[in-house]
Amino acid sequence: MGDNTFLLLGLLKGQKQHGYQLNEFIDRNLSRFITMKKATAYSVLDRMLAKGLIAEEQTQVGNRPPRKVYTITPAGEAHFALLLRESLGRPRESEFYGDLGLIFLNQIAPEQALELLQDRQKVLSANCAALKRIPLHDGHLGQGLFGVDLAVSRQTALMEADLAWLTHTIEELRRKP
Amino acid sequence: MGDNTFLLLGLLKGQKQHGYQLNEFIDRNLSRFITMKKATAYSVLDRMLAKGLIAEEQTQVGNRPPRKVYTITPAGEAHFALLLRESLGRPRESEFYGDLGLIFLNQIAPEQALELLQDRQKVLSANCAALKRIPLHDGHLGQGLFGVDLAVSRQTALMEADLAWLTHTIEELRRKP
DNA sequence: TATAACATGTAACAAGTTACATGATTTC
DNA sequence: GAAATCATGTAACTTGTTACATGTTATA
Repeated sequence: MGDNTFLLLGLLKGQKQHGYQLNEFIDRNLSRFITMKKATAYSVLDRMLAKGLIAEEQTQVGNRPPRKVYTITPAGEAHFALLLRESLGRPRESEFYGDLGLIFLNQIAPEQALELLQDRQKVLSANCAALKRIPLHDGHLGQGLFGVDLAVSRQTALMEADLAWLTHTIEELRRKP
Repeated sequence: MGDNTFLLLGLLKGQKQHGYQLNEFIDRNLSRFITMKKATAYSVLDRMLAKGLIAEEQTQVGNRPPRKVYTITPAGEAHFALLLRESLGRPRESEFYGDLGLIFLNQIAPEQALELLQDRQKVLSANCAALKRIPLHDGHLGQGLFGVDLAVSRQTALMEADLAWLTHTIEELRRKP
């Protein structure tokens, strides 16, 4: 039970919702950050239901496809509280896999390596600029979107550091073979 | 075919090895960064073999358990080169899932949130210090370990930025409710 | 009347983990 | 003779993706 459970639990804690609604919300507000696919959300909801973290209530309007409206249960609340404490209380294990390319940098000709790192630098600085252009949610917290600003500010800080490191490293590599 | 394939391909590019040997090498030199389990390595090797990225050669010493020695094939070399260019040439998609806790920060009492973030700060700065204590491989590049220093320096930079951001954020949160 | 939006799902596949199983050899 | 090391694997499970299938209702 991982990130997706955490996310859905958090959204359902705000208010009961059906699957499509959750997917739409994520799509509209969080798709820049969250990569969960719609089919995944449905199956994660099934599993959460099986584990008693949420409860299901079928509703139908006219002849439309029925909706399954999910409510967080006390067990779900408890689990969410646990996940929240864990998530806030310590940093994530850092992702080294993204650095495999660096680990194998010596397997490629130095000039080509430099070129690639410069490509990376361009993309990274574009991404960084794009992040900074995201408007703040700040005021309207109806859906609990306030925290997104925090996450964006952290990501921005990390990207800037990455860019600075990369720029410095490229210079170093240019200096000595 | 993802990170583990990339890693094993890179190690096999250096020299042919059997599964146990690869696992030992990762355990001794890369376990701080790489989390792949031994059973995973074996099954990834099987898949790589099936895809023709590596070739297998059985050897046996006395009555010992037989070894399967793997060699990278031309197809494997090509695939490795591709992965390397992709990995170096652009930044990884950033990991927002680690920020889910922040996104839901408003779901917890402010004082408790602050306490948790301070715990996180402690762990993070300890991790950061630990990273800096890792000795450089620098000289002996027999196994292609040179790049590890690069990866460590990047991780250090990122962690420091994370710590700085966290420290700043805690201050901000303390100031205004 | 076409198509976008609504609403849910299944089947097949891919990747990884955990726990267990096997048996030889070296070292204490 | 016990324990560590050598060397490989399997079975069951978890999580997630892709591609496909189904049918309704509002809108242009």
